[in-house]
Order: sequence, then structure tokens, then C-alpha cells
Amino acid sequence: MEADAAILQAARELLGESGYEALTMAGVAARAGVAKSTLYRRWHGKAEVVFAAALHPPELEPPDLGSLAADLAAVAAHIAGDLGQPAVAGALLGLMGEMAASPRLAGDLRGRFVAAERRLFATVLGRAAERGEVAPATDPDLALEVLLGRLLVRACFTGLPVTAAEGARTAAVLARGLTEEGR
Amino acid sequence: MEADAAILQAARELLGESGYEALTMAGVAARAGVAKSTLYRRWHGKAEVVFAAALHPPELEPPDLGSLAADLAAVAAHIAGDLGQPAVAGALLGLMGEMAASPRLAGDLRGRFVAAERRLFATVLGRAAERGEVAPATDPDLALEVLLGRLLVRACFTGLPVTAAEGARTAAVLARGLTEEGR
Amino acid sequence: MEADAAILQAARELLGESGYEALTMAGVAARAGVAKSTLYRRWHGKAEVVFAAALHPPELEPPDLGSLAADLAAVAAHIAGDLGQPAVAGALLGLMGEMAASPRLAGDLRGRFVAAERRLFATVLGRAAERGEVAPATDPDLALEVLLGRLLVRACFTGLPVTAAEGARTAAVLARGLTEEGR
Amino acid sequence: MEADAAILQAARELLGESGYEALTMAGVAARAGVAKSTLYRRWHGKAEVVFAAALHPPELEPPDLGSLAADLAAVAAHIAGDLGQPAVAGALLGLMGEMAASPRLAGDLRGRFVAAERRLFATVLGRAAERGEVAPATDPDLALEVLLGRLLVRACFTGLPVTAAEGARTAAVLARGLTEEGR
DNA sequence: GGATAAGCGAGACGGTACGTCTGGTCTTTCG
DNA sequence: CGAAAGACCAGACGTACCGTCTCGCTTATCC
Repeated sequence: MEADAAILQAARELLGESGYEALTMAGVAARAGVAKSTLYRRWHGKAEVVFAAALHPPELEPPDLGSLAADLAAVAAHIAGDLGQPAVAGALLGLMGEMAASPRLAGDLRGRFVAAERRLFATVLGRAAERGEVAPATDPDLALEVLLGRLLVRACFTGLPVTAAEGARTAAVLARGLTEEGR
Repeated sequence: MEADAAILQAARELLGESGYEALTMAGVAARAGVAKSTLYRRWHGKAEVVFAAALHPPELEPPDLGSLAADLAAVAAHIAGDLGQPAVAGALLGLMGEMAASPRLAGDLRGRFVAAERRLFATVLGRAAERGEVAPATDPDLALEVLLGRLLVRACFTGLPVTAAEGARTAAVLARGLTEEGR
Repeated sequence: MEADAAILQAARELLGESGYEALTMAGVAARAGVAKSTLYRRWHGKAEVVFAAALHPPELEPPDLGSLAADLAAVAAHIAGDLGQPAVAGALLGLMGEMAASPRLAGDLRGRFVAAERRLFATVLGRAAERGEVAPATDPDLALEVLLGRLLVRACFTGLPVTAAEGARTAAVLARGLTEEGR
Repeated sequence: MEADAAILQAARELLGESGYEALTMAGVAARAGVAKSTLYRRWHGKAEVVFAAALHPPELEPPDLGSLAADLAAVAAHIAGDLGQPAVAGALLGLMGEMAASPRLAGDLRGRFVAAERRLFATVLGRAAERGEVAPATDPDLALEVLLGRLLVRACFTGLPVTAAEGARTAAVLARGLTEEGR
């Protein structure tokens, strides 16, 4: 449907311009040239619209570049390319606030930002263990949390730029930290 | 004033119980046994009340334990002790959503969580550089962002426990990562 | 709309029961089984709701009963039937208090109680002049003010009954007073 | 006390400027250079302050000018001199609205405007009956209501001038109407 | 090819929180 | 010791938004 596209586009624009709080269902509908009921027919509320508008499921095959540092940098670049968009950061900020009230949304959000990446980290660290770069039991979640965490802090908190370069710096430190962990 | 204490206590309780969205000015007033106007006389809105209730300025002298890893672990424990409280995490979640709409609040929030810790990290990393543990030009912000970031992700996103132990793990990886950075 | 009727009915009841001051927008909404926002969507405030509820525009064709006294009595009976209702008197009491603050309301109120009746008095007195009962130049406004005034004083001030019979007494005195005026 | 005078003066000014609704206890206190608590120490609420400020007890000996018309004109002039002041009209408008809620105030107000004048009308009409101008059983209250009513309508409703001349016109019509009543 | 169902724009509605205002009480401070 | 200053409780006010709903109108489908 073309209404979908107009709605999500409008939502993205408003998110980028004024943030989650200021985004209004009526406002989105108006900018999209659509009735409010159309929004609610497709999604179940503001949170879902915003989620759908700004938070596409990411798709990245686990990189296999020959070293943990390189692999982590690739993943970090991917995350940075995502969080670096104002609409994504804005959506995240608002949606996080509603996680407490809505477990369903909390699940979606975690799935989007954590579960999906988890597989990547498991694979990447598994390969690194095979290569002998890290101890076999190294926890992939710690790596995920560190990488995501720093970029998230920059995107949602300090407002500092979230770029692939910054992701790479984090990846470098993290790779070194993990490498030495078991020794 | 004793009204202050009752209000902030009520706000903390409600934050911990139901989160930011569900917290109501009227609800806070009622639980505190206070008139709504008293809230508005002291603060300018829900955001400010929550900020005042949950986000006390932290106070920690830069630790000096002889090694970068130990110092970072101490700082991480401090942050974890803060973010680990449900009220703090709840407040943070909600307030972050309003940062886009209110630059003033954004400033306060950043001041509370970033600026205050920045001095600590500068000192800690400065001492580590003197000791030769890290390169002299090591960026303290990266360390801050990594440490804060991972705990924030756990507190606000995955809901996993935020403990001193987890802080210490992060600190260990980070210290190693930084140590090797310049070599 | 059926909401209108419920709202106005509720407002009339509350007006009659407890008067203007005690009437609350929330109270009206609750009794009408309606949301407060519905009240404000249709009217711009308490004053307008009360006006709409209690002060329907009166409709009376100028009576032509053959004598000034009879015509005035008919008009007086009409006014008495209006002001005699508790809701009307209650509304009037409250709304008059807000006339000073709101010129718009003052205009409405004057239109409702004065302008509408003015035509009647002009016609009635015109016919009486043709019949030779009163001087041609007799001021219709004086008659209106006397008739309305006495009933208003009883309705809003002394709380004495406002009936057609009282209206007739006033009309009788007034008719006689006007008749002789020019002689 | 000099505070009394300042308060009542301030109240009169605000009444004349913006009417009863817009008059605020805090506003009166501020303009009088006095604390709000001082108002409440002397009077029991806004209504009483306004009453005290604008509605002095009237003092008029029953006139005895030889004819009913003249006597009524004298009384009417007295009433007109009172109601003609903006502060008095403004006070009346507001206070009438609170009569329903406060029987005590209703009593005061009626005493001020009705009971006090009643004696006058009884005397005046009694003398007129002795003179043979009116039937002995003529109801003084009707005369009072007509005279007061018309001036009240002008003062509080239409905002037309309330002068002794207008009072005299009413008195003339009324006197004639009463004179003929018994014949 | 005309009935029929589905989608849509428009916007009223119930509900609820917000932040403001005022009335009236009570406490603290100063002359 | 009384008055000024003003904090405080209570609660109504009017606004904004959410999510539901009922209308017609348009469009595609199916008999």
C-alpha cells in the first residue's frame, strides 16, 4: 500500500525533527495525508508506528574477515550506521521509556537490538576462539553490550556523532580486552 | 522542608513500582499527602520532579588503587550502585525520551551522568599514563562511554542485573583494551 | 447529537439543584455520561454551557388581545414562565456575575433577555397607541424594564415566586401607569 | 484601622475596573499593600469583602413631600444614586451569583436592598393611602420591586445609565399605576 | 454490470494527565 | 503581640493527546 509508506515516512520526519514525545498520531496522520483511523488499523499505537517507522530489522551476515578486531569493527559499523540516524535515535529514546509499561514492546525492542545481534557476536567470537584469539568460554553478550552500549550512549545521551569510525575504535579496544582476558 | 522529602520519596516509590510513564503528578501528590500545587511550586513539571527524586548528583573521589583495572572497577562499582536501583533506571528511561523536546533537561541529564564522571576518568587515566599503563593521549571519554554504556544497556534495555561484579568485568576488559592500545 | 441533550439536561439539573457556583464541568460531564472534552468541544467554557442549557431563546408572537393590559399580561406571563424555572434563575444569577469579565457573554445575555423582548414591547405599545390607550411616543423600553425588572428581582433576589399571576399584577399597574402618562 | 480603608478602597477599585469574577483576594491584598491573611482575619471570604467594600447600608428617612409621585421619586433617586456607581453594580452582579450557595449572604444582601427599603415604601404608601391617593390595602412590595427592578435591570443587565431622572420616570408611571389600582 | 464488501478520510467521543489558577487556612517572621 | 509574607491543601479550570468509534464515500471484487 502506498499509505503505509507515506505514514512511515511522515513518522520518520517528525521523529527526526522533534523527537518521540512531540510526535503525535494526529500529526503523523495529517502530514501523511491520511486519517488517524488508518494508523490504528495497521498498528496498535504510537509505539508500534514509531517502531515500524524507524526500526527496520537489521540484516547482516556474520562477517568473517580473519581477525576478531576486523569482525567486531564490521559489526560496529553496522550498528553505527543504524543508530547514527536521528530518527532511529529519537525512536529509541521514546520507546525505551515505554518498555516498563509494555512488556510486549520491551520484547520487540530487545529482539530488534539485542537478540538479532546476539547470533552475530556468538559466531564472531566462536570463530575467534577457533583461531585462538580468545578463550573458548568468552561471553559474547559482554562484547555486544560494550559495543552497543557505547554507541547508544553517544546516540541517545551525549548526542555525539555515531560513526563507523567510532565503532571501529570501540571494536579495537574491545578486541584487545577480550583477547587478553583468558591469558 | 519536610514536604520535599515526602514528595521525592513518593516519586521514587512510584517510579520503582510502575515506571516513568505511569507516574502521575496527581499520584505523587496524593501519595505524599500534598497538594499538586506544591509540586509545581518547587519544580516545573513531571520531568523535573523525577529528576530531583531519582537522580542525586553522585559524589566519588577519583579512586587511586594502584592499577588502572582496580580504579576503573571502583568507578564502575559506583556507577552500578547508581544505575542498579529500579527508580534510577526508570527515571532515566523516561527522561531520556524527553531530552529531544527539552534541551534544558538534556543538559541536566548529561551533566548528571556524563560531565560529573568525566573528571573521574580523566584523573584515573592520567594516573595510569603516569604509571605507564596506557599511552599518554588515551581518550578518557571512550572509557567513560564504554563503562557507562554497558551498564546502561543492561539497566535500561535488557533489564539484566547491574551489579558491581558486572561493572568489574567491564572494567577488566576495558583496562586491558586500553593498556594495549598504544603498543 | 444525543450527547448534547444529555449534557444540557445534566447542566439544567445541577443548576436547579445547587446553583451556578456549585456547577462543575466535570460534574456535568459525569452526570451526562460524557467526557469533559466533549463539553469543551462544543462550548468554550462553563458560562457557555450554562447559557445553552438554561437559556433557550424564547419565542412569542406579539400578543394582540385588544387591550394594553391584556397584551402586557400575556408578555409578562411568558417571561414569568421562563424566569420561574429554578434552572433559569440559577443560570442567570451566575452568568450575570461574569458579564463584566466577558463582553461576549454580556452581549449574548442581553440579546437573550432584552433584545428579543424589545420587539414585542414595541409592537404591543404601538398597537396600544393606535387604539389611543397611550401616547404615541411612549417608550417601549421603560415597559420592558419594569416588567422584566420586577420579575427578575423576585427570581434572583428575594426568591419569591415568579408566576403568571405576579406578572399580571405588574402588567396591570404598568398598563395603567402608561395609559395616564400622556394625559 | 487604616488597613481596613486601604482594603476596601482597593476592592472598590478592582470591582469597578473588572467586575466581581476578576476580583481576586490576592489581587485586593496586593493593591492594598496588605497580606491576604489580613483580609481573612476581618472578613470570612471574598463575598464579605466585596459586600463590605461596595454595599454600605443606605440611610434615608421616609420622604414626605405631599404626593405619592414625589415621595416615590425621592426614594427612586436614592436607589439610583446607589446603583449608579459601577462598583455597586459590579458587586451586586457577583454577589447575586453566590446567593444560592450561601444563604447567609443571601440574607445580608436581601436585608441591604430589600428589607431596608421596605420600611420606606410602607410608610410612603401608608401616607398616600391616608391622602386617598391609593387604596388602603396597596402592597408596598410591588412598588419596591418595580422601582428597584427597573433600575437593577439597567445597572446590571443592559448597562444603561441609572440616574435620578430615570428613577423619577419609573416613579411617575408607578405612582399613576398604583393610584388607579383600586378604582 | 450492478451489488457488495472492504478500505479510506474525517472527525466526534470517552478517558485521562497536564499545568494553572483561586479560595481559604496556617505557619513563620518581623517591627 | 499583631500584622505582613507567603507556603500550603483542595480542587476546578481549560488544553492536549490517545485510542475507539461511527459515519459516508470511494474503489475494487464477485456473482
